Amino acid sequence: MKEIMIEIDFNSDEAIYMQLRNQIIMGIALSSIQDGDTLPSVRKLSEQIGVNMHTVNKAYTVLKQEGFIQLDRRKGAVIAVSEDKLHALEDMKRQLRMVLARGYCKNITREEVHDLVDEIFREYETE
Amino acid sequence: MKEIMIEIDFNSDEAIYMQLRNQIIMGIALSSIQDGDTLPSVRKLSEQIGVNMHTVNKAYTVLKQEGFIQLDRRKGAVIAVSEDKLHALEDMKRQLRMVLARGYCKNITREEVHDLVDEIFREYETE
DNA sequence: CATCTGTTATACTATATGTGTAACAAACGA
DNA sequence: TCGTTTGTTACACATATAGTATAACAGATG
Repeated sequence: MKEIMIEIDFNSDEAIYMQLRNQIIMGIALSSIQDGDTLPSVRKLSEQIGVNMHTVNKAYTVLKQEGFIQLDRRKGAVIAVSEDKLHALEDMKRQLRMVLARGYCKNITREEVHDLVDEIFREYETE
Repeated sequence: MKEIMIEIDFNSDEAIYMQLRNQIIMGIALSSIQDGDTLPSVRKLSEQIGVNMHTVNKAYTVLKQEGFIQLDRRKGAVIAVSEDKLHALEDMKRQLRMVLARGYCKNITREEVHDLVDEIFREYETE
């Protein structure tokens, strides 16, 4: 049972179940959680971070719907990243289009974006 | 008075004022709206797209806060992109970190991200 | 002076978010 | 077999956000 580091900011404007979803995805990317690992049960995790059971359940449901985990009554929540790469690429392009538009208005160059991408990929790859 | 193309999806899970904000930013990036241009008044635009005045006002207020427009009682809403590039870079990195994490889990490579970035930049530059 | 601007205020509805409690069937462990 | 844990579902309730509706105000415009 790996201890999962979750930090909830209760003053954030971002919904708690969304913070949960994002931090778990970030955990997978940073390899602190790996394929086949199990997440804590909804009741355990809810107790650990001090929120309601339903809030954690909502995060898990979203993660399942987005293809990052599988829910099993026997084993609990298991990391299982589905490889629908085409869909993932479309998703990313849609999100990138908005992020880059904001930056382009502020005169951020193509090269600067590439540098940022490289920096972030190094965070995920060096482990 | 330039006609601004705004398409609101009332079935979207994204808030109307956020769709408005995003499409206006996209309009600036695609050069269909330029620095110094004026946006329609909150009442005009609200009537044009069939939403309440306050909803448009909220979008304009966010755009002002984020440094894309200035609000003037005389001239209305004027496109005026502030050049706080450092802040914009930090913002972009924070957003990219999440977008790329999702992609990295789905085995999207660094090179594929670079290609997407180039594609999108071409959309903004070729005009 | 009539009109348009952003701005502010109040009131109302609907939806989203989060909590609390409870129950269920399937599976597990002893 | 029996108690426990699992995800899952169902209500009920509180709060915050989003959106609408109507109204009024001061500053600027023509």
